[in-house]
Amino acid sequence: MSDKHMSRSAEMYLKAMAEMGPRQAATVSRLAERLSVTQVSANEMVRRLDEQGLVTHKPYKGISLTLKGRQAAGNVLRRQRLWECFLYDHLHIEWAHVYEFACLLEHATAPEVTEALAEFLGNPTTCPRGNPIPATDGTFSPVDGIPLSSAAVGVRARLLAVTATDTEVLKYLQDRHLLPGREVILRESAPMQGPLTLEVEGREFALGMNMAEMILIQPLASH
Amino acid sequence: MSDKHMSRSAEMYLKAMAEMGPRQAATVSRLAERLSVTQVSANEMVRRLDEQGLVTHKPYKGISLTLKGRQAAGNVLRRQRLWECFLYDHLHIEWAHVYEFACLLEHATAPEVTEALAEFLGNPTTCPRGNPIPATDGTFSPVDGIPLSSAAVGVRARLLAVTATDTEVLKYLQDRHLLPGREVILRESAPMQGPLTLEVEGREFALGMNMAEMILIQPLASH
DNA sequence: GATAATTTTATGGCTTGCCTTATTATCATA
DNA sequence: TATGATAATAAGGCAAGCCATAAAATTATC
Ligand SMILES: [Mn+2]
Ligand SMILES: [Mn+2]
Ligand SMILES: [Mn+2]
Ligand SMILES: [Mn+2]
Repeated sequence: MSDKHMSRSAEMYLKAMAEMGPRQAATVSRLAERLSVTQVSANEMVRRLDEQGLVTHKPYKGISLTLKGRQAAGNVLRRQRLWECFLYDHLHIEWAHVYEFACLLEHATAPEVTEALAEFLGNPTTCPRGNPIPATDGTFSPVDGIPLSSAAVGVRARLLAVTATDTEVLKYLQDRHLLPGREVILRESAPMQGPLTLEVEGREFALGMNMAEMILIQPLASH
Repeated sequence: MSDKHMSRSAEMYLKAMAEMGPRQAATVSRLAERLSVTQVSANEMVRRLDEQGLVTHKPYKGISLTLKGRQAAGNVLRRQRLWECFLYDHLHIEWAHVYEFACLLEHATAPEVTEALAEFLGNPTTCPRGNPIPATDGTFSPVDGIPLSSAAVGVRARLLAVTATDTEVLKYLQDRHLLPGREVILRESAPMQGPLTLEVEGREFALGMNMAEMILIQPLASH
């Protein structure tokens, strides 16, 4: 029944669904976009995953992970984020590149290696992008923060996590010191979904709404 | 022309050829045997590698790596053996299992990660099985030892390297403490390619000729 | 030199995961 | 409720890597 071993592709589809989170509903088109394949290809894979009992696809309604699929996705995320920690903390790989390199390793990691790696790292709970590292059973709770895109002008906040995965985007954020732990002030919000004006470490700059959606913050009590 | 990225399969074929070393000539059947595929499948891949200029196949004569192929194989071996070091020295994975886990990671390792890993490990020159770690350019020289199978009865020797890769075989050797650095005495050699009788750390046991071929030793001067 | 064993190649077929093009179904909205 | 946009599926194809079966080519052996 369940094939024990899952293909790289299948793992990436499941991980993509988990990464999108419960915030936005997964659809075939969104998956296609995220995985850089055509909608037809994404549709085929979703059908296969549905047949394997990993996702449930209700046409025109959305796709959701089954319990089995959620666990499988959690396991991929665990491997992914543990490798991110290793690459960043021990190999000193540039922050913006860590995701893409870990994204290769995540599919080539035996369970024994995963657990030994977690042990080696001291069982970290978050990756360098601030996202939670699922437990051994694949379970995890989402980051307790709000998207920067939905914050009110004038708010001062702690950056909790970056959900972006694209290296170019990460590089952009890295260059502007928009990293977990930093303090961010939202100075201005242009109308019509226009860019935000942020202040980070004394520097001001504009950030588009699409990127702001991929940054989770914790507003700080204004003293 | 050259596809920049090489498939896992192609990498495994090239690595297998490099691992067999110059000692025994590579043939389609030997590759098939080693990679657990049919001779037809091995033949097809050899043809593809030949077309790509990575190997030269002279039917009935043998297969050899081109310069390009030797470098590619050396790069795979470098990644493989660096991961072996990491898994063994830092994650404390059981010696016999290190190869198989590293064999997964070797195909999912970006060049930047490889070099950062080498740095992290202190640029080791041998893997836990005693085999040399190729340089960044993929070059390396074979272990300077003789197969235990060709040693004379009575010889006392230092075990230099184990070229075996099969987990079951490695487990067998591990259980008998036939590990790099250990001292081995060849007590007896049965006729007709029969088993050797060895002494390692005071214990005596028999070892088949096939396994003895995969153990490289350095005879010690008898005092 | 004939015969047996080994090695190689020819054929046809399978699965996965992509693709393009075209069609159908549903949703949103006027 | 018609209409245009969006989402989904149908149909046909391709490349990589496997497979089994069968035929040839070469080498080894008597
Ligand atoms: Mn960490
Ligand atoms: Mn990945
Ligand atoms: Mn080492
Ligand atoms: Mn491998």
